[in-house]
Parts: sequence; structure tokens; C-alpha cells
Amino acid sequence: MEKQILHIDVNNAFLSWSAVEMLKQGSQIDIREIPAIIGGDETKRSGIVLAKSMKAKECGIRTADTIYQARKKCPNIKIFSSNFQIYRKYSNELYKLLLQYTDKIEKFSIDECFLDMTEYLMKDTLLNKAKEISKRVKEELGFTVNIGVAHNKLLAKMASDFTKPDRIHTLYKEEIPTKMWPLPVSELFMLGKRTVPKLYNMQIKTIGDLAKMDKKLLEKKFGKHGIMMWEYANGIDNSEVHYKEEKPKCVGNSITLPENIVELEKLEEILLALTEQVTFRLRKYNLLAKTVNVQLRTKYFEDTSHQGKLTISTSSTKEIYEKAKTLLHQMYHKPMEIRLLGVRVDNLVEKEEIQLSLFNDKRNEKQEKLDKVVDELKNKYGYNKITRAGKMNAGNLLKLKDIKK
DNA sequence: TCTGGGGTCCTAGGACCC
DNA sequence: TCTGGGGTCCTAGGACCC
Repeated sequence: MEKQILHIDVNNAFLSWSAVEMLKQGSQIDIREIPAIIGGDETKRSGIVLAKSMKAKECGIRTADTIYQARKKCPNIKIFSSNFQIYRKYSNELYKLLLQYTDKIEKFSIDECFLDMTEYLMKDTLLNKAKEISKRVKEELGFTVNIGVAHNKLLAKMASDFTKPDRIHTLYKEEIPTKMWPLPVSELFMLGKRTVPKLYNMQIKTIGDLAKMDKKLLEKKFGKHGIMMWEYANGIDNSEVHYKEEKPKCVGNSITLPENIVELEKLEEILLALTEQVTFRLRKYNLLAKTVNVQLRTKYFEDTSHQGKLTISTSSTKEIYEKAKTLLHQMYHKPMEIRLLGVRVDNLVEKEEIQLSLFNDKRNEKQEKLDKVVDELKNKYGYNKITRAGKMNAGNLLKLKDIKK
């Protein structure tokens, strides 16, 4: 049976949500109506554009531009900082509204959802539901969405991207040649800035060009990725809407430092702060990690990473930090000027699964209790209020207020 | 005052085993 | 004194997404 899929995409999500919130707080201006962007903080060297208004887009400003570039393109641009707590709030409100239509919802990102609407079999019914959702989101939540209507996720996603904002587009199989094939190949989902130039060299300029290519040739040149791009260009995608809550496969935390750092001791302090946040989240998920990964970026934008296995899966801050420190020492050689430092854990397993399979493990019981007490305090009073005693807090030391929950 | 941070998945190549 | 080959596991790096 053919599936009925909707893809819901919030228009300029961060900017729209900030606009709605500001209006609620009594602001006289709607930042969606003026040249405005949501951007990072240049003084913390994270000055890039996260979202833009239509007027900002008309100036040629693009997402991920530096704020410096944005200001050059549009000198009177208004810049606002991001607030992820607010974004999560609006994301949840949208989710709750969508739950009234189906519980088969996949949260694809903070501002995108797939809905499996196969129970609404008639095309007319489905389109009417899309219209109803669009209208209700606008009226009840105060922002607009684009909705893609199709028989699989890929086509629904492509459709929701057509013209914006506040639009509903269908992309049924028979519409692929007219609606999707004329588009530049760079518009196809999963084709990024590395692959597109290679396709251009092969005289593949549009999605239609790609669709008509020999699948085998693409496989030879791009491997699995080649097969996937050929299938996507032909509108083929059999993946399901994953509506069940899934646990993450890795948990990471990284930061671009306010200034380059050379001293190993300082890096260690930051590494501890980063690790504490990672293990806090790990324990919240009730997961244990087997692999630790540390990432460095130098002032020349050279990235390196090292990973290592732990003997036993753990969520202990101390154990993971010790491993991370060892990895950092392996990679670090003087005089290195470090711009970014990150830690990530991989190979995650459910805590219960492991404990059953182990003999009664008394190791680090004390440490586990300490982690638990700290977690409870953090849950009660907020993440940044509680810091480990004994070490100076790297976060405060460097004013890294963005090591956030 | 250029260039974020959170993820997922894939691949090439090395180590090691039979 | 010329060095196969299949399989698995692991690591570093890269590509892509929002």
C-alpha cells in the first residue's frame, strides 16, 4: 500500500520563533518584517548566521554566512542572539498540535517533522488535513510552516522546500519530471558542497540529469552514496517514519574557544567542563559509553581527532574524563594553538543491559553516588549552578556561558 | 570582528587471525 | 631473497544534515 507522508518545516524557524516570543513580550516590531538575522556572538568567535528574515535573504544573506559578511551585504541589518530554550518550547508546542492528527510523527530536527498519514487514504482528505494543520499552526501558534505532501519521506521533504513561506506543495510520482527534475542538482537532499562540483564536471547540472544517469556508473564513482543519489533523483525512498523515541547513538559537546589556547593545563580544565556536560546527558538517557573521542581544531582550521575504548562501558565523569585526558595528551604537541576542543562518547548501551550481564560490580560505587548527587542538584537548580569542587571551574574561568544543557 | 554545535553514516587503511 | 586472501575489528577523517 502506498504511504501518505507529510513533511512539516517551520519557516525561518529560529527567527520566526524569536519574533513570536518578542511580540509576546510586548515588542512593537515584528523582526520577520525587517532585515534581521539570528546570529552567534562574534566576540566569542561564533559569529555566523543561524536564521534570516525574508528581507535579509533579499540582501543576499545566507545561513552560515559570517556576521561580518552579513553586515557587509546589508549594513542596517538587525542582529539578535539565539535562545534554544525558547526554540525547544515552540518545537514542543508544534509537536503537541501535530499529535492531534497522528501519533506517527518523526521529529527530524528541532523544526522539522515527518507525519505518516497513511490512515487518511483519500488524496483530498490528506490535502485538506495539510491545509487544516497549516491554518491552525498559524492561528494558534503564531508562525508559519511549509508542508510537503507525497508518498515517501524524500519526496515530501523535497516538496516542502519548493517555494516559501506558508505554502503546501504536493510531489506525487507523476509530478517528478515537471516539479523536481528541472531543479539544480544541488537542491537534492544529501547532495552537499563536496559532491555537487564533481557532478558538474560530469555534465550533471539538474536533478533530471542525475536521474537519467547510469546507476552502475554512479555506484562505481561514489559507492553507496552514488546509488542513493540516483534513487533520490528518481524519487525512490522506502524508509519508514521513525515515530518511536530513539536513544542517541553518540553524545558530544564541543566549543570554539573565545581565544586560541596553547597551555595544556587550560585545555584540560575545559575538557573536564565539556566531559561533565556529556556524562550528565549520558546519565539522563540512562546510557553507558564504551568509546571516548576527543577533537581538536587548530587556529589554522586543521581538525584532528583521537578515539579510544574503555575496558568497561561507563557513564562516570571521572573515568570518561581520564580517558579523554589521555587522548588529549596523545594529540597535543607544543606549540599548538587550539581554537576548538570537543569530547564525544560513542558505542552507547542501555545501563540495565550491561548490569545484568556483569557480575556484581562494586567498582567505583562511590564515584557513581557522587555523580548521582551532582545530577540531582543540577536537575533541581539548573545545569550551570552546580560545579565540581576542587578544580577551578573552566566555564567561569573563560566565561563559556554556552556550555548548555 | 571571518569561518557554530549537535548529530549520523560511510570509507580507507592498518592490525590481527586463520 | 618477492610476500595470498578472506574476515573482523578498530581508527581517523570526511560528507552530509539542520
